[in-house]
Amino acid sequence: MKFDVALGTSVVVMAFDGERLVALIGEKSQEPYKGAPMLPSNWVSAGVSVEEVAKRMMNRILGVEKIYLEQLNAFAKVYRNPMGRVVNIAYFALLNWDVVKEVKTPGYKWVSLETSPEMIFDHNEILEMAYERLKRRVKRRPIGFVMLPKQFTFNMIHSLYEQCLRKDLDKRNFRKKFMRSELLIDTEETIFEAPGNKKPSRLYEFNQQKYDKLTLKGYDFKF
Amino acid sequence: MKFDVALGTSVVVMAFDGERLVALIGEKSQEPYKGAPMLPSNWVSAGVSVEEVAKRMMNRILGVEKIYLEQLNAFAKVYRNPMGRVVNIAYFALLNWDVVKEVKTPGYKWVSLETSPEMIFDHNEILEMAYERLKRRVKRRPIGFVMLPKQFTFNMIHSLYEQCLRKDLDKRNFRKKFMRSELLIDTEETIFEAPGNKKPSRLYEFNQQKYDKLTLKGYDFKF
DNA sequence: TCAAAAGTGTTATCGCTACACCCATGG
DNA sequence: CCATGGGTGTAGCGATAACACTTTTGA
Repeated sequence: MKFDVALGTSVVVMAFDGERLVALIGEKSQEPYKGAPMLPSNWVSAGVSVEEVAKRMMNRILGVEKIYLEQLNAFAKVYRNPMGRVVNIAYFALLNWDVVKEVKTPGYKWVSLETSPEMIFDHNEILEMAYERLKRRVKRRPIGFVMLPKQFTFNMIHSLYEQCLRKDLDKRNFRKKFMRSELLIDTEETIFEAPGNKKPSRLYEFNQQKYDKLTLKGYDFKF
Repeated sequence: MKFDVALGTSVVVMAFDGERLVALIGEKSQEPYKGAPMLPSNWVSAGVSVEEVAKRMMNRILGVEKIYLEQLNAFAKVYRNPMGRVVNIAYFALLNWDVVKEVKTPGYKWVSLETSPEMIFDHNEILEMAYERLKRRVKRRPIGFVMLPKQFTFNMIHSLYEQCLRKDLDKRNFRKKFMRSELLIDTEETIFEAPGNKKPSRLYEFNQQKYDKLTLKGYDFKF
C-alpha cells in the first residue's frame, strides 16, 4: 500500500440572485496559471474529512455555517493536473443568495452560470456536472427552497425553476402543481417584490416538517 | 502539495440470474481480516486510471472485456480503513449473467443481493448505494437490457424489473408500456423458457439504434 | 382433452397541458 | 381611471392502474 496520491476538493457553489443562477469562481493563487479562473478548491490532508474541508472553505469565503452540500463525483484522471496525481472529490453546494452575496475573501466572485469563464484543469467539466445534477435534483426533491429566503413569493420560485430547468413554465400550471403538493405554507403576508409594483405578492414558506413526514410514508416529490 | 493518500477502487458488479439480482463478493487475501467478505477491490497506483483498474479487475475475475461501468461515489472518510487514509472510488457495473456466471478467479462468488454478507469497512454501504443507483437508473434509462441476453422474453425483462424495483408490476400494463416505447424488436422467434413449458415465449431484442436516435431528439425513457 | 404458461382489452381515474381574463393596487 | 403585475379556472387528452379471460401447445 503506497500513499502516493494527493487529495483535493472543489466545490461548485450555486445560488439564485433573483434573475439568474450564479456560481462562485475563484482564481489560482500560485504558479502555474496564477490568476487563472478556477472553482473554489483546497487540498485535503490525510487526517481530515473532505466534507469538513469543503465546509471550512465555504465558511472562509462566504461566512456561512450551514450549507446544503452533496458529493458530486470524484475526478481522478491521471493527467487532469500536471503537478501529479491529484484526486479531486468535488461537491456541489446550494446557498441562499441573501446570505452569501457578499464575498468575504478577495479573489472570489459570483458569475452567471451562462457566462462562466474557461477554468483550469477539468473545472468546467465539474461545473457542468453540477448544473446537470441541480437540474435533476430540482425535479425530484424540493431543494430549490434552500436557494430562496425563508419567505418567498410564487414568482421567485417560479423563475428559479425556469432558470434551473432552462425552459418556460406555465404560471398557472406551476402554481397548481406546487399547491397540490401542499408543501407550501401561506404566511398571509405580502410584499412588493420590486419597488413601484402595483400589487403586492403573497409570501410562502416551505413546510419542511410536512415534507419529512410525507417522505417517510413513501411520498416522492416530482416536478 | 503532499502525496499522502492511498487510492483504491471497489466495484459493485450486479447481474440477474433469471430469478434474482446477484452481486459479486470476494474475500480479503491478507491480514487484517483475512478471509473476510469484501467487494472486489484493487489499489490504484499513481500512474493508472481508476476506470482502467476496475476494468482489468473485472477481466481477471470474470473474463469480460466489455462492461457497463459507471462511477458510484468516492468513499473517503478519514477512519474508513484502519490502515491509513484510503480514498475508495467505487464503481457500479452491470453484466449479462450468461457471460459472467462462471467466476474465473477463486475466492469470488455470486450472492443474492438480498442475502449479501456483512463486509469489511464501508463495503455494505457501497453495495447499498449501488442498489439504489440501479433502482433509479432502471426507471430512467433502458439499462436492464445489459443484464439480459441479446434476445430475451417478455417474462425475463418483466421479472428483472420486478426485482430491480422490488415490487410487483402488472403483466399487461408492463407490456403495454414497453411496447408503446417501440424500443423492442419482435424477432418472430420463440423459445421454451423453462424445459417442460407448454407454450413457447416470443423473443425480443432491444433496439439500441432507435433509442440513440430518439434520445438525440430529446426523448426520455421513463419507467 | 387437459394442464400450464403465454398473451391480450377495457374502463375509470388522474395528472398534464394549453390557454385568457379578472383583480387589486399605486400613481 | 388606468397601467401594471398578481392571481385564477376549465376542458381535452393521454397515461396510469385495476382487473380476468382466451390462446397455444405438449403431454
